Amino acid sequence: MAVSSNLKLTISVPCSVRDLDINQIPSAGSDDEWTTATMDGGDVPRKKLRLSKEQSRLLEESFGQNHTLNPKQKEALALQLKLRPRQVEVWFQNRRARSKLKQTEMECEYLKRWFGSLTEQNRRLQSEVEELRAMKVGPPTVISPHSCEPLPASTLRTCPRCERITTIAHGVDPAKMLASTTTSTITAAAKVGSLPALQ
DNA sequence: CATGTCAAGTTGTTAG
DNA sequence: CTAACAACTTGACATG
Repeated sequence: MAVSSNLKLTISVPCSVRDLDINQIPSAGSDDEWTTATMDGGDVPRKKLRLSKEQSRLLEESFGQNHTLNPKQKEALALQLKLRPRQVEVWFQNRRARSKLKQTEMECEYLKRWFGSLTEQNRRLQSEVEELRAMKVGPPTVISPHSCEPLPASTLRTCPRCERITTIAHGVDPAKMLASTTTSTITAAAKVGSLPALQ
């Protein structure tokens, strides 16, 4: 139901708001029983429905079984709860929004923890690099993935960008090497448990 | 009284 | 085109 914003908005309000039990469906079960009031400082204030414990319990139970309702289910549930189908529909919409928000908050926490652990890991590796530099040892022995033999020092050099030891021989595609390294690093991190478990 | 919660209204998007 | 839905907003009410 889309109402143009430049139109005068109207809402449905019970005929006698004060006397009406707002948790009950209007007597004839029809919106015709409701009078309208303007939103722009209208005469009758909007009343807030508070669901009873039992109504909430049943709605939660239903939501647990299914996060959406087909029109028949909606009708049946509304009848059972003595609410209008629209109210049941709204409750489900809001409930889905709440659970999505909760999920997003959990994911946010997860990413924060992951970031923290990566920062810590990075810090440790940096200090390890510093330690090794301080030792001023000769070039490290690197085992070729192809021959399983130590590579001659002449085939090794330090990458100026990341300052890692790289090979310049054997026609190894650096992009492929990087991709496989990245994937395996993440996989290994997940195995070792440096990635916090979600939930 | 400030703040949080939640039912309900509005509007834009999308699938059928 | 329309119904269903998500995202956003509003306003009533509870609570500390």
